Amino acid sequence: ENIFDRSRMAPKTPIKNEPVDLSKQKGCTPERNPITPVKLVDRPQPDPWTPTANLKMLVSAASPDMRDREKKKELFRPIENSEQSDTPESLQYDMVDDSTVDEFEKQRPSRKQKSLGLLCQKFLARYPSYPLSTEKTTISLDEVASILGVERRRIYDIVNVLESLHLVSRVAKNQYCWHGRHNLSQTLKTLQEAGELQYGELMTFFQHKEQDLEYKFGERKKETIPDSQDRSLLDFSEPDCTSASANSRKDKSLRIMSQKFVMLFLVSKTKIVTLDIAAKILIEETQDTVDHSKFKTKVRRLYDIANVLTSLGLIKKVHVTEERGRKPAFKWIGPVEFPGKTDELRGHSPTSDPLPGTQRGPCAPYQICAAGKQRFTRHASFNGAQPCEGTRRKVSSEPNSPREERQDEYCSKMINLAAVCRQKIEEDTRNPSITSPLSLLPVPGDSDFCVNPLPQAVFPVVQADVPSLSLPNGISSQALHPSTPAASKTENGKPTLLPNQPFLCFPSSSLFMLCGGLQENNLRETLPTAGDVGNRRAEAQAAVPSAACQKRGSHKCASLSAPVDDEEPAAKKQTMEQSAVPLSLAVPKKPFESPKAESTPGSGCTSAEHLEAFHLDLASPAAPEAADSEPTKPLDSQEQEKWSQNKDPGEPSPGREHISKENANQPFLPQYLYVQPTAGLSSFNFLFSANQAPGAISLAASQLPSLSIPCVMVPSAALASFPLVCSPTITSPLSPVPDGSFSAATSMNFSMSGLASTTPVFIGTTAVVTPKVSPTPSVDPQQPAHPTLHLSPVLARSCGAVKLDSPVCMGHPVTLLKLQQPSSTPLTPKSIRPARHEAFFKTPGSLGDPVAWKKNEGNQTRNVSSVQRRLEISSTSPD
DNA sequence: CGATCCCGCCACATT
DNA sequence: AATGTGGCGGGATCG
Repeated sequence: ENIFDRSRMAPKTPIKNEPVDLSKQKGCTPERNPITPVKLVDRPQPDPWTPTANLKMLVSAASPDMRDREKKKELFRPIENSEQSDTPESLQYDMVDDSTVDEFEKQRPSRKQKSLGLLCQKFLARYPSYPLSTEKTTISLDEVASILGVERRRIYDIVNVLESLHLVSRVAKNQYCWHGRHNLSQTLKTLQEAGELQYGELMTFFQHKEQDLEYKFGERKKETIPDSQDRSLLDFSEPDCTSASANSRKDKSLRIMSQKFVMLFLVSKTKIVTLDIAAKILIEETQDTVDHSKFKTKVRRLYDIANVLTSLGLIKKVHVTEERGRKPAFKWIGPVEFPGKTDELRGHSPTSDPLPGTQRGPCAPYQICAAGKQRFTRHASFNGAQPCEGTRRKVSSEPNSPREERQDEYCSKMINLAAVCRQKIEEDTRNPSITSPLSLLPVPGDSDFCVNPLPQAVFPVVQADVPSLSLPNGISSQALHPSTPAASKTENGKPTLLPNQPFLCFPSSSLFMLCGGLQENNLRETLPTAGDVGNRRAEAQAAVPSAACQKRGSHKCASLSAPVDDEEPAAKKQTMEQSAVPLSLAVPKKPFESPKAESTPGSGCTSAEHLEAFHLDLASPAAPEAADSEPTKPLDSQEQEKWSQNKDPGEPSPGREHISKENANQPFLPQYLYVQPTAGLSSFNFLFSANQAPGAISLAASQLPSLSIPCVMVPSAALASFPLVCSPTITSPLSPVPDGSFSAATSMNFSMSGLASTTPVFIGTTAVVTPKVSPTPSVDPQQPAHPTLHLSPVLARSCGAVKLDSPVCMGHPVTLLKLQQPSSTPLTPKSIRPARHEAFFKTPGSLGDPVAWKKNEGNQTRNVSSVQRRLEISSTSPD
């Protein structure tokens, strides 16, 4: 496109020409581009960066003109358009600013020329990415609008998104302060954490939600949901409690939406988020409804946001190929890891961020975030120091922090997710053709590997021995039924449970696997410094994300050193509760308010607790068996084969390029496996957090089974109502530690297998998968057991991406290719075999649970679930 | 024809 | 009430 523009535009119509350059950048290299200010450069006058003064000067000068121009613009436009290429006239106006530009500036602005993305680039070009702390640059909306020749409205669109990332902050009426990217990493980190929490928990929550749904379904969801969430999450800016609330609800949209959108990326293992999914997730209220119109509007907004993010070089557009076809999606190409805040402000140090969660301290329902933040910092404004001084103060009038709301929010979110899932499911069921995976993180088309349909058979589902686990069942019965009875039926099988196994598997058609957690959790933990230990802890925590949260909240980092211990007890307790747990699920709501669970003080956490319990239950059962169950199914050999092909080949693969890359990436990121519902499985969704396993496992094994559970399988029916969720968080922690380094993910499993719960097993699989993938190109990182890997799959991924960056990460090529050839793509494994399975197991060996393996073996006979397959594959590498 | 998303009306918030 | 903000979605343009 850009190219086009150039050819055309450049020559003729200069107006945009400046932009033109930009456009190029943008188009061509979104990743990096943005920062550098291309645009103005030419201009004689100002420099974009330094020139505050100049700029101002210019602006002031220009603005009037510009303004006129805008006004006139209408007039012009027509003209321009008509003339398009030729009209020099327009130049005049433009000229003002860009003398250089030329004459033709205006000519016809094609739509692209006027695109928000381009506009954003121009906007960004005006300011230094990393302004000196001292100078704060203030941005006058009018001025900028006039300079850029657009209506103010458009500037708002840009600024709102930038504000959500803290690149700017509103100082006053028409004034914004430019902060640049100094805090970006921090912000992202915060968002990631928040995202994990929120979404992660949500995921976990889902159970509760289900319950809630029952009640709320009808009513509440909507009510509560709305704003509060936003704030909590978003408010980043106002550290204080004040929260933006003041801001009025309105802020909800773009800003919040933007943050949420970013969170999805950060939480996503694949780093790819499809628009529709994002839209659905972001539509809080109506879960099910999802009016079309609303959805449509949401998507529109997402495009706006995506344009800005693209200009920032944080995401790029890609297409995900799913069963149905390609879907527009965006891939995160920004930083994935946020080690300390990388950049941070110049001045400030630490800072905390503003994330959303913080405020809620009290309730902190989710929020772990809060906890994390605490650590980092003070509540104060995160940026506090920002260059701009007062800038950030926001309007906040009063904060309302509705904690409760948050909970509600969660609920609402959960609901949404559930709704989304449900819808999809329904759709799928109804329209087989349609079936789309709900998965949040669908596998990117690119990565072929991503999606795989699992044969139902695959999971024989096993429930954990813990009958109690039932949660699903129970829950399902309760909550689910109402909403999704039909699906439920599948459950009929109630899923077969396997004793021991922690999981529930329902035979349903499609499976989705989502991996939520990011390592991020770890990050939070990081505080603790205890590096390793911390990690472990994290892991443990991770295992029980929510729980962890709570815990954290309660005691912060428990003992890093002996985190486990703490946890254990907790775990036990939990377990105790667990018994109830299943029920608890039903109970859920309370959790919110009442932390009854022993520990958690924070009501907010409660949910987590539940989860934990839940997990525990699952876990407790028997790991080993679980393993069997899960792995066992060697479903379709075919699939396996496919996998194998894909994977294995991955390295070898011809597609290597793209495919391999992705695979590689994925492996790293084992976070989620998304399985599309293919034919059979359409009904089910699975979420796995790749990460989880490791840490969780260990813990779990020892005592907290719950933790271990990485995956939850829910019957489609249940899903219908809710999406499955696994707390991703869990995984993450582990990863770091990991020993297993070679693959955190893998490790997870293994360890898990050994001990812990079966669940882990699953997880492991996922993890495994990734590894396997890794083989490919970039992959290496993992295998080697690089620490990085451990840290977080995600990170790893990111790393990979980074490293690979261009190639892999970018993967454009790859992506494209894949897209094109989805079918051909590797996804399908073919040749996988039991042998591998074995191997896989072996890998885990490190973990050492023979048992699990054995089981596997036994299972092998069965079909292996796709998951397993993956595992297998991955596993191969490990050894 | 579906994907994008510009444009600007208009409601709500702030001054 | 004026002006700032920004939700929202029609409908144009792109691919």
